[in-house]
Amino acid sequence: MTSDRPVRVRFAPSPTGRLHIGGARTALFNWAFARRHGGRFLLRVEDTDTERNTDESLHSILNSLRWLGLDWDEGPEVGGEFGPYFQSQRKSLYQQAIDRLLAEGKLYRCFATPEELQELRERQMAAKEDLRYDRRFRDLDPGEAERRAAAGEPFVLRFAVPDGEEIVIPDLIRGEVRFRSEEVEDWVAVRANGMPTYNFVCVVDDAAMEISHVLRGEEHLINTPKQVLLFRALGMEEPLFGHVPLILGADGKKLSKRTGDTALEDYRSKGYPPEALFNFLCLLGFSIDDKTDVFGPEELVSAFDLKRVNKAGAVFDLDKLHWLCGDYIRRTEAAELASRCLPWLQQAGLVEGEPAAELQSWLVDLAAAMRERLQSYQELPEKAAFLFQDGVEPDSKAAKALAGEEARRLVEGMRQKLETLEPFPPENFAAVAKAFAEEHEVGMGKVMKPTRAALTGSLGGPDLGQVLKLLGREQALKRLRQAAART
RNA sequence: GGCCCCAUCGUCUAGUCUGGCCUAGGACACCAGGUUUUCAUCCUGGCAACGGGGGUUCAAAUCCCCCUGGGGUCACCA
Repeated sequence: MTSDRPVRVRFAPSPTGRLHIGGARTALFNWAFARRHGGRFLLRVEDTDTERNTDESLHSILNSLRWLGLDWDEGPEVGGEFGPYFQSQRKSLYQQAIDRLLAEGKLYRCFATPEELQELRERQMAAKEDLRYDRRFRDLDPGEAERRAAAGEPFVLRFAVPDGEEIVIPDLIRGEVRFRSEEVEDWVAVRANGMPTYNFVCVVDDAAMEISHVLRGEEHLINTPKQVLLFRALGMEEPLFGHVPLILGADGKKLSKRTGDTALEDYRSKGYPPEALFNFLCLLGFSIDDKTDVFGPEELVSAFDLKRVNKAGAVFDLDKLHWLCGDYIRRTEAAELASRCLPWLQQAGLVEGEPAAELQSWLVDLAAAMRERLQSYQELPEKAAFLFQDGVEPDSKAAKALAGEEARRLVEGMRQKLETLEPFPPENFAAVAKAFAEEHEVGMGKVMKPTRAALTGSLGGPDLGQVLKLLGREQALKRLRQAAART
């Protein structure tokens, strides 16, 4: 079931919105397949819907793909021998195919108005019949059709689906899928405005671009018989197909805005690491083996196999994504993490402009201290805000820890102790704290809890030695003094 | 509703093609312990699945049939 043609696969987005999670995964699988087999991965822009295309969408989609780490061998911005890669620029190619098929009677004019078709659908619905075009213009005399067209009557071109054929699609993921041609309606191949539709251009281009494998979402399975019939009408070799399962929302239905963020960009702007998204998308419908779930592009490429792509839909599990994000962040070098988090710190107004060297190295320390507590870059400003302020207001738990004579006395004692120490903070704060506790004949908890509350305003956060370092001598002592003075 | 696809822990999955090694493995989440100055991390343990019914076979999660359930699609969108 493998083709002997060179591997050429494509991802064909339509620039009518941002890149959907499902599309991203489809692109990813195509990319992996091409890289695995030493083939070419191309991008083709399906911009036949002139009403809804926007330039902004196109750039958003390309940026999302790049952010994920996918590169393409042919397509927008890189060119290639099979271009142009925008369908809006390939009209003459389509026109040749249209003319030929029309002359051969494989395409015919249909003069039914949208209203008439709507009426047909309603009638079929009422009669509980199948909703399908009734071929009312299929047998119209060609000369008559020609005359009406010449007279300016609007028409679409429909594909004359042959009767009595069984279309067998040897799907690389699902096995053989069969359709009877009677089930396939005479679909619209060319709109009244002359622009051919998706099913038409897709086939003409896949043929012209010598696409060897079409890997796409399962929602396209139903289009496949139409396309196969067109390949045959054109006398072109069909590619092999592989329909990947859908990505589902928490409700078990096709992922939609109802159940969460559907655009890859949403995750980017929320500060999810791209490596984690890449990894997570792979896990939705693909597995390397029975125990590997953290892996990157190289491992994917060397292991990718359509036989290991699942047939059933996969629910997009945010919990697991978050865990993966945290895992990637924990394994990120502090300097790298600091620079990745910078845009979010700037956005939150905690850092103005490009940080100078001193601030930069402070940010690296910050990243190192917070690394184990983050699941996204976006969380840093919120979780580290207490380090950026002058003074700190204790939350309710911290206030409780600071209440009472003893707590205040210990905080003040700690302040005095730290004030005398050089350098600041001490090399080993833990040892200092321990000695302090023994000195005052109390447990570590009695010391650390109020000290932490005073310094951070909460009962959580990084190691106190790190907090001291990040706060600096003056600010740390100030917070201890204020807490001790609080009544 | 017609057509098409699918079916292992709550979720992602391994195992299914090439029946036996499966008293069904891993991961997330969850629960319980441990380490730690707190939180987090980390470590240990636990909970938890072959949708149902028929076959075939010495043997079925694995093969066949039916049922049930879920999903996709029925545009001059892609």
